[in-house]
Amino acid sequence: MTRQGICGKIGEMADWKEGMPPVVRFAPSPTGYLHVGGARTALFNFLFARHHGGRFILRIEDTDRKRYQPEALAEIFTSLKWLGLQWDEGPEAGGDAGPYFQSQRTALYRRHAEELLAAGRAYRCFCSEERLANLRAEQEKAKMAQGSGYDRHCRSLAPGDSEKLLAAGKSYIVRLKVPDARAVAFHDLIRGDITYDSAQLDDLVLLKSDGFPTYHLANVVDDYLMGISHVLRGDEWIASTPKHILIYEAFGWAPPLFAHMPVILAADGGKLSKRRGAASVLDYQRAGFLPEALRNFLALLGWAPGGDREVMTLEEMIRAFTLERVQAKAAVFDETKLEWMNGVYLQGRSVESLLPDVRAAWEKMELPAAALADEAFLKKVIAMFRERSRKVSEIAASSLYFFRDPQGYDEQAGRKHFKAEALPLIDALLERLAIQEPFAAPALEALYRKLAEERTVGAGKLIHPTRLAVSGVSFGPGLFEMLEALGRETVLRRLRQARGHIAARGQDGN
RNA sequence: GGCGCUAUCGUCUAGGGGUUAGGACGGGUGAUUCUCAGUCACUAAACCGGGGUUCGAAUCCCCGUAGCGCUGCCA
Repeated sequence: MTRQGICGKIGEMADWKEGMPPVVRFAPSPTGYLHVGGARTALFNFLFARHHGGRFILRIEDTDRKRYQPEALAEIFTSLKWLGLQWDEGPEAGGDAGPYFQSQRTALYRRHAEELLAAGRAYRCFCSEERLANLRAEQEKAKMAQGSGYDRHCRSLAPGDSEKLLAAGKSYIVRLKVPDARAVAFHDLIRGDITYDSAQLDDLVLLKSDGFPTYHLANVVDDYLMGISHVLRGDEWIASTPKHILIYEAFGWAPPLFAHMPVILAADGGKLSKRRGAASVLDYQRAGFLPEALRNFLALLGWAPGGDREVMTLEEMIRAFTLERVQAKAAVFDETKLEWMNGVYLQGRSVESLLPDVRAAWEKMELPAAALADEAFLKKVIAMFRERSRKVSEIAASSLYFFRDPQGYDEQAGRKHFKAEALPLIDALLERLAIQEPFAAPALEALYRKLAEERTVGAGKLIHPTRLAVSGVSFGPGLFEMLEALGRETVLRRLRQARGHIAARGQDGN
């Protein structure tokens, strides 16, 4: 099946030679938020470029005017920067190969389409959308074994007829003349050689009737003009690659090297989406994840450095990254493991670095106005909760009782620790805590231990009710550091309140 | 339907003609502690199926099956 005419020698297609600094690009379409799959593709491009000392270009593929969303652009930039994936060339960064928005390069694509037209490698197609829709419907009905797609109706149009229609101002598109049954092969750096029969490919559209190029044309022209050496993209593009090879061939250009990244799946094995597993990078930020954790986790989806290393710095990832170690298999996004990894990074973060994010989370929680005024206090609280949290948002959510009295008591814990027998103990605590000096963790612990001994009860009989009284829940930081941070006044107030709660419950016969 | 890609514990993966098939998350058990988290120790858990090649296959080849992708004037 491989005969003459095959495009280049497999594996030796590109001008790029081993050792040259590669040029790669991430080319998102601004049609919505940046999802984690796209972010992972960007990450791999970034790691690859950095590992080999090459350049990482960001290019915006905004050729679909119907689906264009202006807000998407800012979201893409913000997401990439948040993850620490700064591009060397592209919007905001500049560069010699710009502009980096395809919508600003339309003249370029048109010129190249004209070139193909003049060379007889492409033709104008005047078929209406209705005709094409009918054609598709018929093919669907007939369940054609093969050869589905455009029927090449306009390919055989006499030059004179074509000129006439053009002169008459009839709207048209430009299609590539795909050669008849011929092997079109390329080498995928991750999957090996892949061969398609050109008979499977229809005469794809290069230029749309609105004058904008299709992805296929724009992507090939730009990759060539921007000197892209390696195209690292999602594996949904595998089936389009032979089309791109044919376009390169029509131009007489050497195609770049290709590597198709495996997709990221939701936990149920389906496609990742808003509904199934957030999907948007910024949603993960909002959910309390750290960028370095998400980045590290994403890197391990489809790539493994070998050995047992998992938690790695960006620099370590750059050093270890190679395409040979990228997996061809789709990977499921396991949010539980992400949480674990986030927890690991959270422990490594300084309280100072966490403060802005946690404060922002607290600010959304309707606390008393003055509650967040004391920065030193905020840091103390963060320090107490950091080690028992996995997400930034968890720190904020579980520490609310440091800013306002508990709004009730955990029911199950109440049954266990707020028994009538606790009353005399609380009374004793109230008495001693009122005069305890200093009101500091070690001294407080001594006080509790001593009282427990005097009353011949386990320290837990004192500790658990106190914890529930001051926090409303049965878990949290060490009790004594908590009491110290809360301060005498607050502790006494909450203990009294809990005492009243227990007494009242007792009267109800509970 | 056609074409293509993929297939190791539940999940992410290492390995790759001869291994007790390794690690991580999650699960289970125990220890520690005022709770939770953590930490430590232990533990259950996998080579999709069938043929072939071979002294030997999870590993190489073929077929099947399943999942996914493409089959647009979307990207």
